[in-house]
Amino acid sequence: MSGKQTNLLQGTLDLLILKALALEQMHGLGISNRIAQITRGTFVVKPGSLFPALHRMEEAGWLASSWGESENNRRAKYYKLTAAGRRQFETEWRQWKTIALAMRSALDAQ
Amino acid sequence: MSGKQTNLLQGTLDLLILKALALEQMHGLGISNRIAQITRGTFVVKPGSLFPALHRMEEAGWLASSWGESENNRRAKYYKLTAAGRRQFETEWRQWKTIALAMRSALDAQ
DNA sequence: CCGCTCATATAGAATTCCTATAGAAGCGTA
DNA sequence: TACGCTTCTATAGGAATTCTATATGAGCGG
Repeated sequence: MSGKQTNLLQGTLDLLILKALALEQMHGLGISNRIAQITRGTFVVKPGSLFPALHRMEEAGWLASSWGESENNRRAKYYKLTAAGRRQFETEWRQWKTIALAMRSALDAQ
Repeated sequence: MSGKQTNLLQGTLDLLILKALALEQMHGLGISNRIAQITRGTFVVKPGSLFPALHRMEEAGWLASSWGESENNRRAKYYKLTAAGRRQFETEWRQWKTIALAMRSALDAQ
């Protein structure tokens, strides 16, 4: 085992998905793998969390999907960011920075 | 208005309460004010979020309460950390560091 | 006595995530 | 062809936490 895994904080999954898709368009399981990679194994998103989130985000207009073929010759649904999705990514990133700063300030207090 | 406020991320409220009480024992609204102070106004915890959390945490054995009198001559319930509460604080603090590190790693990825 | 503030409390809803399960389709191999 | 394994998507049901809104009581000031 490489590192410790934790559960997601509610609200961070969207940001991680948006980040993954900002790097490259991908299918669902690809996103999951990418999140594990960029968080160095800290977050492991299982299908039961991932797919509802993808559907929700597509519904919100942040993602667009199309069926294609995976690198393993499987039927796979590819997602990419819409313009609104890129804006959402920037917004959530900014919010995360605000939160992280506030938590740091709080936890350093004495 | 000083800074931007955000909603809490689910899971951060406990840690903020534990931190506030690690600094000093306080009554409910005092905790709320202290959280606003140490997060520089970023998090403003309203009674409907605070009191259920306090009850839940006391139920979990992390807090102990006793009725007293506030600095404004009001009947107030004072909370302090139990030994288990101090352990929980350390645990959640460590978890937060792990999460913040993973998020930073993810958001810096390219 | 009336309104304001302080302090606690709860109901009900909304959101998000987790566990568990399912199914279809390709791949390797015997 | 039959079988198991992996890949990929999907959903149901539940658990946990936070938000909005409302309520109550008691002290304080005019």
